[in-house]
Amino acid sequence: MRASQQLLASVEQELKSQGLPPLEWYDILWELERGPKTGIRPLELEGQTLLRQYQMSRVLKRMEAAGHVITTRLESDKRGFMVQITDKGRHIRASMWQSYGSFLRARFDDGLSIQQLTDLSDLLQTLTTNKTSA
Amino acid sequence: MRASQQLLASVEQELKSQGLPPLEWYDILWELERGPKTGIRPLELEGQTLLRQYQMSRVLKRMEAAGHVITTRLESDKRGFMVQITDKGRHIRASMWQSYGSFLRARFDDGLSIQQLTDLSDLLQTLTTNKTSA
DNA sequence: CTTATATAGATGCAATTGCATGTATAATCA
DNA sequence: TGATTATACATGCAATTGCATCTATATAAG
Repeated sequence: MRASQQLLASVEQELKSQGLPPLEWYDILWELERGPKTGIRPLELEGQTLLRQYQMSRVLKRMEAAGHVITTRLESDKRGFMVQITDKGRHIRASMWQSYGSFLRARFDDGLSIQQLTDLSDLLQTLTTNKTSA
Repeated sequence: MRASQQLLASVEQELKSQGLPPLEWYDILWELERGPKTGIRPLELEGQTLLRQYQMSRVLKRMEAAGHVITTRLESDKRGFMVQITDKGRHIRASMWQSYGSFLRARFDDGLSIQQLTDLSDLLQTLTTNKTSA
């Protein structure tokens, strides 16, 4: 808990100091960038990012206002819409990765060996997949 | 990051469902309980819990209002004060540990062996102590 | 076809947060 | 000693959050 708290805080601070959006935007942009070009629905993004429904609703509105994504009403289901990343969004994600990625490399590559990284990843994987209840 | 996010969310939800305070209170109560009986100053608590100065200021006010801690103005330094845990605070911490602790045991003991727990702890330790900058 | 229920997403409101700054006391310095 | 700077903690304000609920559309049931 301490470790992640520290890491998270450091990354957020780094991003903020560069005038970049918060980390949660990164995950969304990333999912959109690697997902289908037709876009992704908010509901699906929620599952991928661990955000609650109302959190996603609001962050998407902010991201759209910032021009990082565009939304398109669905004909097939008029309750929902598709979210697509814009060129600006792609650009911002790349900028974020400069900070985010180099931070991660500095912390992880310098501190841990490949084997250790694999071990760590496996251990954490075990913790999350082993979800007892909801 | 995912792992800690999931774990944190689960614990918080568990505590909330029991009508217990948020997890950050736990850390503070714990530091107070195992610290000197004369109490601890807010400044020191900040370092121990990774909370910012204004966060600590406010959470302590809430905890005092809830009767979990009491504060005593210092004669030696009239800018500050000592924070001490109350019996009620001790009781609440114990209650929180019932939820928190059994949750941790369920997740960690059931999922990982002693050796794995040690490895995980060491790996995370390496990450945090290896702090490049602030 | 009409009504009941489920689902996708939005939002009002109160509480919490971050940021910047304020207040009071302590320490340093000329 | 009087002025300057640093430290400990508090707080106004705007932004963000969680919770509960709302709206609109879709699906199921009668």
